Amino acid sequence: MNIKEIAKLAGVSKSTVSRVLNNSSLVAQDTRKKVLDIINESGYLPNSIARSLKVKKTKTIGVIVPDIGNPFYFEVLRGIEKVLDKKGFNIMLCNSEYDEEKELRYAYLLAAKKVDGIICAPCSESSKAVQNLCKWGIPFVVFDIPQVNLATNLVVVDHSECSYLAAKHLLENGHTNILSIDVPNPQKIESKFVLGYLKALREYNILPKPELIQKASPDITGGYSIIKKLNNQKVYFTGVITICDLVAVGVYKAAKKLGLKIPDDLSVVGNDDIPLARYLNPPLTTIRQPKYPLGFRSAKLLLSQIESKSGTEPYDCTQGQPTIIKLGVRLIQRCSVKRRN
Amino acid sequence: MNIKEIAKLAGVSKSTVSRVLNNSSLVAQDTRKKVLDIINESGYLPNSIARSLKVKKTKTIGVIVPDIGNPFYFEVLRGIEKVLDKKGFNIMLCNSEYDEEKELRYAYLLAAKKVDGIICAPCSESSKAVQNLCKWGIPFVVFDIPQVNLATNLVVVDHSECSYLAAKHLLENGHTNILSIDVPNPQKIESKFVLGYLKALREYNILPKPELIQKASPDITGGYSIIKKLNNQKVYFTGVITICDLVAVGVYKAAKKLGLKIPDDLSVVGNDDIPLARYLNPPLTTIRQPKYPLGFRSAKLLLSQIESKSGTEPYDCTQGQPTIIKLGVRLIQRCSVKRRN
DNA sequence: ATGAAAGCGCTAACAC
DNA sequence: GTGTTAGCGCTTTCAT
Repeated sequence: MNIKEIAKLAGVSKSTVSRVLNNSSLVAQDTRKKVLDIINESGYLPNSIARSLKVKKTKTIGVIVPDIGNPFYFEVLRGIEKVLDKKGFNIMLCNSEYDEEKELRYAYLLAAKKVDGIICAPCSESSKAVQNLCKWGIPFVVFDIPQVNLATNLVVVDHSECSYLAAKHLLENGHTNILSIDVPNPQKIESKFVLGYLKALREYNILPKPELIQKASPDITGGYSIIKKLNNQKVYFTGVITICDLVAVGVYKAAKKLGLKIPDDLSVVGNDDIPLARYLNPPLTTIRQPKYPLGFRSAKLLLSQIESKSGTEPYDCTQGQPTIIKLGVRLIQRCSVKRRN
Repeated sequence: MNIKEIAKLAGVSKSTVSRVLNNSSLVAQDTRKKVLDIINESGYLPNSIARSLKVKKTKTIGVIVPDIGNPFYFEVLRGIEKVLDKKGFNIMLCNSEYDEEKELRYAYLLAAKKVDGIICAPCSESSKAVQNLCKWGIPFVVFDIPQVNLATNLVVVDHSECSYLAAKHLLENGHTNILSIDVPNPQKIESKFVLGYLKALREYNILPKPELIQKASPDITGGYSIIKKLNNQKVYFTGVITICDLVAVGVYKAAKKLGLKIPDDLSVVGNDDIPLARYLNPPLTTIRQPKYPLGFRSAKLLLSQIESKSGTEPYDCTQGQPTIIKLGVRLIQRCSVKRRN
């Protein structure tokens, strides 16, 4: 069943049917009714594919995240969904699993499917995928991970501020041997996260120890295994800051296994404030990320970009100043940090 | 940049370019190379929209769930993604928010976008959305919520078994006043969840009390407010079983607020076994749902359905026996249930 | 092994 | 107000 058959049944032309489908005012009341009746009783479904081919708009947005299993991205996704749904956009969700190859493949797929735009949290600071999005001229915004050597529309928090706040809180509570657990990153440069950590140490005149600057995969397993490893190596620390709450959960798990009590034997501050953080045992002290706003603002930004795009031209991401939205974070004190003397 | 321009640059016809794009063997080695070179240096992106219009396949699957914020659906989604990604399908994710209207609207949107199939966890047992999918002849499988009066391909667990197992565990531990928290459902009939609960009570010769059969929205807030309400009404119970772990978290929250200790003052058993259940305080005793398999099997089932579909015909869901896959559940004992004397 | 041409279902000038 | 027509970018017979 297509527009042509409907036209025949209604005794009008394709254009007329198309007009009523698109709520054009250029159609008489009774013709409209006649056509609408036919459409309803025939169970006709417009073919958006054909429409998209013609109008060069798909009303769908691609979203690429490293791990939908992480509540952090969940919350972001909710923010994205909120604004997109209201505007009639669908989301094509892609899970890169922190795999650059997969990320790139998805970017390609989405581009080929002619999504109207892409929201991406890249796995790395110089993502091949976002470089290509730029090249292909498709509107996009990146969130969470700023790209080096590439000025893009961006919505982020300052990761160094997170670790700074977290480390400072521990320092204020008398901890001097603080473990920092970051994600592995392929870049040579120091990550923002350890930069903030270092800054806090400096303010307290504490020399950083290399063995306390660690990296782990950003999930429960990552946190678990790093603590186990360090315990085997007899590395000493009384506090730990983690790149995300999931890693903190892994730390909890390891602590339990090792017979370490939190916060008595080990203080930990997370990063994210996932919904379940407050229900952990003990409730997790953490840095609250504006997760929902991250998604919400990203989507808004993308939409404005799409709307301002001149007709059918590819989007030129190198022209004009990119918009950078930086969102604030704050410390949420719960029960996983204990004062030391 | 399109196939026509590539053809011109390479000095061949559109058909030839199309052939190399589709890895047809009917093209000479050197022509292929020549075309490939042009494609690479021009940064040409095939237009899947146009292709889809022609071949009537989009290589995308729609997924409709009531709440992506619930880790249960997350895990299911991971299972779905696993099999779909391997086959080169994209996922269009839709969040119905337990709203029948929205569910229906999404079904329509997905159908119009000509997704190759749909996986849906309907909000209700007689979803207008799935009835329409049937009518529209698009391949789909429903999971988690069986439809009354409509034989569909299905992958589920037996909800009555969940509540039965949960209630029985409480009964075995000496509890006789057990609260059941189900989701609200518009149907007149008793839900599966309370059926299993009732069955367990019957085996222990305990008469059900209407005030202990409650419904709440399937999230933290739902669990929280129902406990608060019942507390105000001085309803007495020592154990509670919940339709999902998130509700159990809400129960935890209310208990804390009310000064009730779990499990000393109140025993609770959840349902789902979300990843964080074991990290709650106290670790939650719950019924483990095969979440990942639920998604995995649903996707597999859908794919086989799509593959068996005869050419371009719409899918007739009324012909032949629908496949029903029933997955097992089991009790995971942790620390939220205490023996009573 | 390659090209010409028809057509997928729709929209949007343009004519009337 | 309505119809005619020419594509959108691709695949796929059917010739050659």
